[in-house]
Amino acid sequence: MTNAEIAQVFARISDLLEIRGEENPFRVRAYVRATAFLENTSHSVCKTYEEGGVRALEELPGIGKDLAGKIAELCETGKLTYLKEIEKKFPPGLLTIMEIEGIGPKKTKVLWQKFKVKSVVDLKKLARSGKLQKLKGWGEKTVQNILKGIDVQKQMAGRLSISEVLPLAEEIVDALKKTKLCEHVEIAGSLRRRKETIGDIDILATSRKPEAVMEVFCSLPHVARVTNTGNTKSTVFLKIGIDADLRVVEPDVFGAALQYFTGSKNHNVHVRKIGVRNGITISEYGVFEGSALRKGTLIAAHTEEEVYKTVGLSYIEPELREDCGEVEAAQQKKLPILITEDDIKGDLHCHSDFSDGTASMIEMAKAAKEAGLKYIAITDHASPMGMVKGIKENNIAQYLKNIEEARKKVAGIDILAGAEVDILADGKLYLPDDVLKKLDWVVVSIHSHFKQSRSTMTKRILRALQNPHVNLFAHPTARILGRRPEIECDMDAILKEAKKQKKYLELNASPERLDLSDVHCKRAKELGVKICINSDAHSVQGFDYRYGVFQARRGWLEKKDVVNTEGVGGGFKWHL
DNA sequence: GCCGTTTTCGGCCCGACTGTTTTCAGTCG
Repeated sequence: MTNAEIAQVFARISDLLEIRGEENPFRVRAYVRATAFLENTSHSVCKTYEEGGVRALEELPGIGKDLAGKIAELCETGKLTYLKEIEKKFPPGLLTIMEIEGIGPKKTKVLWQKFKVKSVVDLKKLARSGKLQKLKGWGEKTVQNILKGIDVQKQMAGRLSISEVLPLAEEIVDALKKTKLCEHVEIAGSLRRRKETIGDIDILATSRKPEAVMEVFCSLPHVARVTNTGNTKSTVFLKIGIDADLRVVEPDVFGAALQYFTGSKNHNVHVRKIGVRNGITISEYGVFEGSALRKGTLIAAHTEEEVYKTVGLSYIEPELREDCGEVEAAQQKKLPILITEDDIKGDLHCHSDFSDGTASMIEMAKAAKEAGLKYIAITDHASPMGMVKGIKENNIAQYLKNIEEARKKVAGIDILAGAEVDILADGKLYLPDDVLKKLDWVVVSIHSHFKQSRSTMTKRILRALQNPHVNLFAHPTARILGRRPEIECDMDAILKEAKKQKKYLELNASPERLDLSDVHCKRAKELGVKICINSDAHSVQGFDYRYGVFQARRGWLEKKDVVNTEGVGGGFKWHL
């Protein structure tokens, strides 16, 4: 079982316990914590169990004797008796109504026990019948909100990709800055942490005229409708399909507020706990000496650095704030120095019109040079699939000749002769070894047979990595965000083989892929596998690494962890 | 249910908002 699957089991248990009215809220929290841990861990806990038994599981954070036993059962049998026992007492669709905004466990319990509601459809009928608002504590407004929540759930099923949201959020920030009404305007929330998908935009500002700022914000051209507006907080629904929140705070507490609203929730919880242990209370209004109830003396609020310093932590980059070890690393002064866009010196995966690109090799090389790159590998497709054009056994000579010509015509940038070769269903490569031998740089990737079983897929990829001519495994999980799921494979085994065979894995910076993911990047780093951040450009505008670098930073990658931060022949060798 | 320079018991992050009340429960981030 994968970590994600086990996480789902624990999430179900925590929700059902809450609906049942579990008398000990901390038991529920224990499951929630374990779920969060599992979702953020790349190393398979079933592997941990295989290697070190229940003992090893108990070493994991938030996993004690009981949960270790449950994980062991799930790994062994794929099922959990405990969950089955609980589920017997509830209708199967009940948890879906808890996903509606404004409905938590308590309301779910009432709806189910008093009104026999078992699904969202039942709930909609009941809410319209007028019976609900007669209940004590459930007024007219509550029922209207439930109906609204059901509609929203329908139309807003998806989050948006960061590449759709960030430019828009930056426009909004610029518009607010232009008013000269604000001292600070910053993006906060998951967007500041650069998550790959975004549910809403959080913006934080300081101003002495909050009403005027709110007015500007609510009348921006991006706004579809204003959900609510006040002096400290306004929410608007944007035309793009998500909410944007603007919060205005006093200039003096900007740092504390930015730290608070950037999250993640788990990160903040962890930082506050350290505070509590030292008699310090941290909130969006600042860091106080003394308990929350008595409102002690303010000791920090201006900057995030100050806030972290009060609890003995060095500054933590927003991308790391997921409570995945960054707090401990900050305590030990062992935080990574994260890679930046400026560190990218070359691109080892891009296409020309020899296959499916839109520009010639010469045009691509010129564009890459203008983008500040020192070298590129032209890696046109070599694939048996529909694509008519591309590298074949019988045109490789022409391909190499074209590259040679580009080298002569474009000075000031090194051009490698590469190819992106399909990994066939059985793990063989589309081009034979004696053709691969002629290339400087061989990229392999999966473009077909995405639905193979986990073991078949893993063997297929391992076999490809074992080919001595291969340099890089590109967009390793083959996902397309929001459209195609990840392939199923044993990423740990793949990373270990890559390490053994001295191959690199790609972080494909194209916003629709962002592949590898943050957790896999982190795991690659742990295992000593170097990552290559490539644009996969198909046009002269395509040399963009922004979102790839964000993802790399979320995966704790430093300059030294990334291959193409070095010059040609610098940190790595190829077959020149 | 987890955890320990408060370690085997007794804690467990903190505050705002909403809708409903007249002092607060539920939900959310």
